[in-house]
Amino acid sequence: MTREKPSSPNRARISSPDRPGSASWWLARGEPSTRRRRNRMLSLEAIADTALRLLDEHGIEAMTMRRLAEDLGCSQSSLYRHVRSRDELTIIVADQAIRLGMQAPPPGLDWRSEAEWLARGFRGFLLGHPSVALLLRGTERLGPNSLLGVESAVDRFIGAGLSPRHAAAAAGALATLIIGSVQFNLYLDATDPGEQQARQALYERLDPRTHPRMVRHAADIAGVGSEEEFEFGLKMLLDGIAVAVRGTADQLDG
Amino acid sequence: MTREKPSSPNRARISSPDRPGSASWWLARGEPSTRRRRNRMLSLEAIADTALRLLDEHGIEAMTMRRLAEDLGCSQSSLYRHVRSRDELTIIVADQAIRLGMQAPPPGLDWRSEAEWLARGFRGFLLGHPSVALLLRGTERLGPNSLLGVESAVDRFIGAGLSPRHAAAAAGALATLIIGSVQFNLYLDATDPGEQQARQALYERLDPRTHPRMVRHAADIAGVGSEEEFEFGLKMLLDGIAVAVRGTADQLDG
DNA sequence: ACCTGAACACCGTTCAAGT
DNA sequence: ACCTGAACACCGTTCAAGT
Repeated sequence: MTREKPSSPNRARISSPDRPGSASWWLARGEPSTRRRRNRMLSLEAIADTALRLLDEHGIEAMTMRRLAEDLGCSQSSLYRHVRSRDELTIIVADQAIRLGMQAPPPGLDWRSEAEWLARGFRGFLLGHPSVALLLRGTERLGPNSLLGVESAVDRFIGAGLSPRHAAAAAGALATLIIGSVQFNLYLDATDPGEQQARQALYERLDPRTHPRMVRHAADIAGVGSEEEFEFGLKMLLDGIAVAVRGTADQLDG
Repeated sequence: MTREKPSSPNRARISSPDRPGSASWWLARGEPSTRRRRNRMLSLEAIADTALRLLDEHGIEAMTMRRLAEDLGCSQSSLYRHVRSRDELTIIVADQAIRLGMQAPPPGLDWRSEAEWLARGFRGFLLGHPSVALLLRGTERLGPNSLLGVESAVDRFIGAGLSPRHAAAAAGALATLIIGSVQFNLYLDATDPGEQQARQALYERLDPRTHPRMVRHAADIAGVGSEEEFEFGLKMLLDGIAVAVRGTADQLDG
């Protein structure tokens, strides 16, 4: 039995000191000298790059240790000299992907326009790389590339007038909305007209006594795709942050 | 090769008419007569119940067709008389779980208090059942129990003054925040003091030239746990919706 | 010292062969 | 007609045995 012990219920909540993705794990990874091996050619970077390519070209199902070894021309066991497990690799690949998805916004934008620009940009990247979106599970939040994003978001929100704690919370909530919005709509893109029609039919066939709104507004509600849902959520969230920003300003003025 | 074809890139975006979780799939499932078989004792309900129990007691890794068959006292192949694939079963179990996680709010609350009550209640349920949280991938959004939740949320938001489209978008954004907040923090609960300390150390060791905010506010930012992040995000989102509600009211007044 | 073939203990899914 | 044992084609991970 080398897989995860099925006898530990709710293990997701149990924190072991060096669980991949934890702060101590990222801390330990910090020193490249301890993990870089003077190898012939196989490197963690090469593994991560190949994994990302496999992921993009053939979907998340193709990112297996076997295919990875095959594409890299090494044995499966060799991979374990660079990563402790597939889970670890997943986190490293996710962090890499975040670097690719984050583009610097044009200069001169106010905090709100910049947040919108970054949010739409990252969402667009994930839509173009759906398998990457499936990889993001929160374990990459403390990775170097995520932290670059947090730094910039926190800086902007503090600049707008929020406290450091609120700025961090706002950055987290925004990231949750962006990534969640893509993930929870991956298999349900209502921009497909056939799917949208089927969705409307599904709503219309509901019991009008238990679902009066869905039945009456079936066409309206079926017409709300992931794009509209995301844009509305983004507007609501940023409107709320704007309220908080003004509240801070009022407090300072008062 | 009976698994998913690795040769179809980005297949998550390709919609086939009867992909599990799609509107047409849920539509087809609507008629119980076509799927209920006069079986000796094995039923879809029994399978889903057992799956949910396995999930809760032994984690998501334990929800395999083999263990399911073992616990139900049948062969693996028998399971395929009730579900077409493990994917299908996952969606059905997710829909079941949503029913369990949704509790009716106390009567007499205004739209905002009710939204907060429901959001905190569902988040609390997911925190108590982390493996269930991992199951939610959006494919269950069109299931009967999700639709009950959408009906009630849309009804309240329309009652507050939003258009049906906006109400549907608001419900979706809210669900995204709740589920995403739990999922993206499952492995990173900052309420563990050791983890929080390690997080602060991680921030303090960043390069102050590239991460001035993270270094300066390390303690503050490390102190923001998933609870605070969720509560702030919820407040921002509902503040934003409140702005939209007032905007609608102003329009009607003007 | 470094690498890996082969094995171990699992998967989801199918179907020929049973009753 | 209904059910299933056994097989197929995969997994991630380990380690004794090679060089």
